[in-house]
Amino acid sequence: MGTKQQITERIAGILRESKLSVTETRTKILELFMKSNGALEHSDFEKLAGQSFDRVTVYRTLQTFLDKGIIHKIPTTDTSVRYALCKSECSEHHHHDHHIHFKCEECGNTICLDETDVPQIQLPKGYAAHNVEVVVSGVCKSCK
Amino acid sequence: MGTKQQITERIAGILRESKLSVTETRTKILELFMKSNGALEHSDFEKLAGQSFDRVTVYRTLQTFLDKGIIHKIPTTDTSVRYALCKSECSEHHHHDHHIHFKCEECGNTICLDETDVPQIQLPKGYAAHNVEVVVSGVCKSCK
DNA sequence: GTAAATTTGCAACAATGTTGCAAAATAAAA
DNA sequence: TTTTATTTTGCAACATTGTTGCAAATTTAC
Ligand SMILES: [Mn+2]
Ligand SMILES: [Mn+2]
Ligand SMILES: [Zn+2]
Ligand SMILES: [Zn+2]
Repeated sequence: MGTKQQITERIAGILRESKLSVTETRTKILELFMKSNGALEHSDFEKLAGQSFDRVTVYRTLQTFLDKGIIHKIPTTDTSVRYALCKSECSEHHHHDHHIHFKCEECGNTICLDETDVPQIQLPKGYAAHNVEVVVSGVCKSCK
Repeated sequence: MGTKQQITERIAGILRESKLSVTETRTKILELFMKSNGALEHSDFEKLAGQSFDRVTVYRTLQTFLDKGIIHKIPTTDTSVRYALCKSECSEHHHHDHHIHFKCEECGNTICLDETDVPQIQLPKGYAAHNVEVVVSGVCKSCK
């Protein structure tokens, strides 16, 4: 992990690489992602960071991070959207998160299983696949 | 398909099997599912059926259909939720929709690929899988 | 048919998401 | 460092989406 200072430096580096101004809100939000061991949804930021930043700013920050390939979305069957940090291979123009996601029914946590490859899907004739999203639900290691 | 009359009868049958009153709204909503060749989201009902039923009633009807195993949800990365008819094996207590979903980037349609099995996923040690959701996006047969 | 049970529609509200714009913060230039 | 240009933020105002209670209407059971 590193010291608080080192983390802040690393975050600033990520932002600069994406040609984004290094602001307090962006730094805090990235920090939350790094501290969290799972995906975060919009309401988590208000909870985790208290009322320290504006709702609108959070929306805009998440959208910016998505655009720049810093975070990715994880599909859900409720109306929420979950976000998680991308690996470094993602960029403004291409996401390369070829991993699956796991949602624990006990603790509610959603995590990226970076080591687990997305399976090949044999689609019916006539269909072209661009992207495959896999979300497995069940019981996680910690809750077992 | 059958005549309008036959469809209405079939729908009434589905409702009675689930011990639900046969009402106009429920019948219309099931009709929309049957006519549609893809998944529907909440706003579709208001569009497709005009202003013929109340928003609250639609929410409650969809929730009831979910509870009874008449429809299932399909995960998305936006805040919408899509719904599609279950096959007859689903019941109040168990959904058995072991198929994947396809979302076309051209026409926006989401369909159930009933013939395509959900792949086996090899999870890391310690994780127990209860359910696997697969959503493939790309270009569908019609849009190719 | 009537009575009982269920469903609906409305109002009122809560939660979530979007837009425009002036003030503040950050980055670039001098 | 100071000034200027650019970007970001916070707020207000609004739009959309989802929830709850309850009386009226509909459906089912008798
Ligand atoms: Mn991920
Ligand atoms: Mn389906
Ligand atoms: Zn867990
Ligand atoms: Zn298509």
